Amino acid sequence: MSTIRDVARLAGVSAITVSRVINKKGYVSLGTRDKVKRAIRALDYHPNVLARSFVTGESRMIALIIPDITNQFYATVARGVQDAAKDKGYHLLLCNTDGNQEEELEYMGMARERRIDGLAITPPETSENKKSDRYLQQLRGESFPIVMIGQRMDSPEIDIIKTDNQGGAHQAITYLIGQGHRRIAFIGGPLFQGGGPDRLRGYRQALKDHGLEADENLILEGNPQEDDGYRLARQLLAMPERPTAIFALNDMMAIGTLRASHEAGVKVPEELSVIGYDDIPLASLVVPRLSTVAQPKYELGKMAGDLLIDRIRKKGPEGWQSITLNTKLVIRDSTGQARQESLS
Amino acid sequence: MSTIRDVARLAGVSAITVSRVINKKGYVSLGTRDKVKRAIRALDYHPNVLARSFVTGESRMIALIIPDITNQFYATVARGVQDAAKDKGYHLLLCNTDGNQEEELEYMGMARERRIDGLAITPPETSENKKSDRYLQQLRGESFPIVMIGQRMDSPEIDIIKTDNQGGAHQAITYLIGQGHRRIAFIGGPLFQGGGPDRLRGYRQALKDHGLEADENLILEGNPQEDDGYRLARQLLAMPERPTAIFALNDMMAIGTLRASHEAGVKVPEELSVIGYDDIPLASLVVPRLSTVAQPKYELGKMAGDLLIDRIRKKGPEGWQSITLNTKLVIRDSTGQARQESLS
DNA sequence: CTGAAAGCGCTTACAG
DNA sequence: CTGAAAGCGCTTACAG
Repeated sequence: MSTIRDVARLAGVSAITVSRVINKKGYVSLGTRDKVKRAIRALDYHPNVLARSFVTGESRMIALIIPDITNQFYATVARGVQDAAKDKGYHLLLCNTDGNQEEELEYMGMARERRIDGLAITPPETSENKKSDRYLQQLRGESFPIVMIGQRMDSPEIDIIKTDNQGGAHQAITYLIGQGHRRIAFIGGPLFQGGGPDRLRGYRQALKDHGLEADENLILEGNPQEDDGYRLARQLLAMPERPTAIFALNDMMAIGTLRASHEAGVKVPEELSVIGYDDIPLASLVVPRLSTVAQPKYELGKMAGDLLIDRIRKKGPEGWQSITLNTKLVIRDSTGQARQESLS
Repeated sequence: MSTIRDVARLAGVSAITVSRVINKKGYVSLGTRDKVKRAIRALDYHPNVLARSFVTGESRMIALIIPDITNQFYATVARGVQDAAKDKGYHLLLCNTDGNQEEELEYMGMARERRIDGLAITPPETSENKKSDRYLQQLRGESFPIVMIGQRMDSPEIDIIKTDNQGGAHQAITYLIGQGHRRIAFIGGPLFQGGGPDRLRGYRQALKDHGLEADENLILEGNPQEDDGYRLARQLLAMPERPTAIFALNDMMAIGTLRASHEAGVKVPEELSVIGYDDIPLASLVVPRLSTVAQPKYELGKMAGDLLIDRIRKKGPEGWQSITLNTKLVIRDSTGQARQESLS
C-alpha cells in the first residue's frame, strides 16, 4: 500500500502539499493540484485515516450504547444516529449491553481509549446502573461529548433528547375522556425505558384536568410484557364495576389486554376501549388494530446524532440542551365511544 | 490526558516497560509490574488506542455492511456479529446502505481508508450492484479479510456463511406432501436476500423427490411483500381447481395469503394450508399462528463474525469456506392435513 | 503558493 | 528482565 510520500515523489512535490490537496486546505496552485491528483489515482492511494486520526486526535467516530439492537425501538434510533453520523462524515460504533452495567462500563472505557469523539447512550431498561452513571458523569467532567437518548439520570450537565412521555399519556387519556370514558384504567410496569413514571403522571394529570379523580384500584403494576398485560387486564375485567377503557404502558401490554378481552367475551372497542404506547409494527397488524401513542424513534436518534456532532465541533448552542419531542396519537380500531356512560 | 511517558516517569521505568505491562507481552519482573500498575492507576492512564493502531497497523475494528438495521433480520444478524466481535476484543462499525450501490462503495472505501481489519457484508436486497461486487473482489485481491453473509455473487475466493434456502423450502414442501397435499402453490419474488431462486429450486426438488410434477400455473411471482402475497393468493384461490396448500417465499407474503383466505372465506388450515419463510416475530402472533421455516439469523451473524476474526488473525482453515446453516421447520396452526385428496 | 522540521504516542526489533 | 533508538504516516506551525 502506498503512502503519502510515494504520491509526493511521483508528483514531484512535498508530502505537505499532497496533504493539502487531500484535505482541501490551504493554497495549492491548480497545476500542482492536478499533478497530485493524477499521482493519487496512478498509485490508487488511500490515505491512512488511522494515522490522520492519531495526529489530529479526532477519530471521527461516535459510539452508540444501547441495550439491544434486536429491539425495534433501538434499531430505529440507531438508524437515526447512523444517518446523522454519515451525513457529517462520522462513523458509528455499535455497542449492545443488554442493560448490563459491566458491559456499559466496558464500552465507556473503550470509547475513551479509542479516542471516540462522542457518545450517545440510552438508559438501561430494567436496572439503575448507578456505577456507570457515575462514570458517565466523570467522562462528562473531562468534557467528553455525550448525549443521552431518553432520561437516564438526573444531571443538569448532559444534553438529553427524549420524547414527551407525560404528554403522550395525557394525549391518550384526554382522547378517551373525549369519547365519553370515565372509568379509565392504567396498567404499567415499574421501569421501562424510563418512561413509566412520566406516563402515569400524564394519566393522572389528564384526569385531573377534566375534573375526574383517579381511582387507585384502576392503576395496576406488572412487567411491561404481553403476559402481564393479559394478567392485569383479566383482573380489571373481573371487577364488579369494570373500566370502560384501559390505557397500557406499552403496546405489548395492550395486546395482552386484547387477548384477555377476547377470552372474556368483552368486545373491543364496543364494550372496552384499549390504547397502547409505542406504535410497534405489530400494532397495526393485530385484530382489532391497536390505537396507540407513537414516539418519533427515528427523529430521536437523528437529532441525538446531530446534536452530538455539533457538540464535538463545538458549534452547538450554549449550555445544556434538554429537547423533548412530541408524541403522536394514532387512532385505529381498538378505541371508540363509551357506552352507557352519563356524560357528566 | 496522561501519556505512557508520564506513567514511565512516575514509575521510574521506560515507556517500553510500561507498554509491556499494558500489553502483557514480554518479561517484566513482578516488582516493576507492580510499580507500573500503581502509576497507571495514580494517573488514571488510558492508553491511546489510536496511536497503538497506527503503529501496529491493526484497528481492531470490523465493519458490517447491511441494507437496514431497522429490518429485524439484519438486526439479529448484526447482534450476532457484534457479540462475536466483542468476545475477541474487536469493535463493530455499523453501515446501512439501503441496498444502494453508491453507499456500499463509500463504505467499502471507508473500510480501507480506516484500516478496518475486516468486513462482513450481506447482499443488497433488490438490485445487483455489479460495481460494488467488483470493488469487493478488488479488496479481496489485496487480501482484505471479507466474509459474505448470504450469497452475494459467485466468487470462489470469498468466505461465505449462508442458510440452506433450498433445503428449507424442501423441508416445507416435504412436510406438506406428508400431510397429504398434492396441489401445492409457490408464491415468490424475483430477488430477495438472494434466497428466491434457491427456495424455488427446493420446492421443485421436493415435488420431484415424491414423484409429483410441478404445475407451472401454481408458481406465481411478485414482490416479496404482504400486499403481493395477498394479490397472488387471491389469484390462486380464484382458480377452478385451487391448491390445497400455499408455500410463500417469506412470512409477509404468507400473511398476505392469510388475509386473502380470510376474505375469500377459505378456512386455514382446514381448507388451505399456508406456510411462510423467515419466522419473523409477527409469525407467532397472527391468527392462525403461521407455520414457517426459521433461519438461524443470530448464528449466521455470530459465525460470520467468528470466521472473519479468524481470518484476520490468519488462523482460520485453509482455503475458502462456504458454510451452510440448516433451517428449522416451525409448525404452528396454519398448516394441516389435506382434505378430499386421494393419497396417491 | 510550497517545503523543511518537528512531533503526535505508541511498539518493534535489537542490545545488553 | 530492561532500555535506547528508530519509525509507523500523517499534520501543524513556521518560514520563505
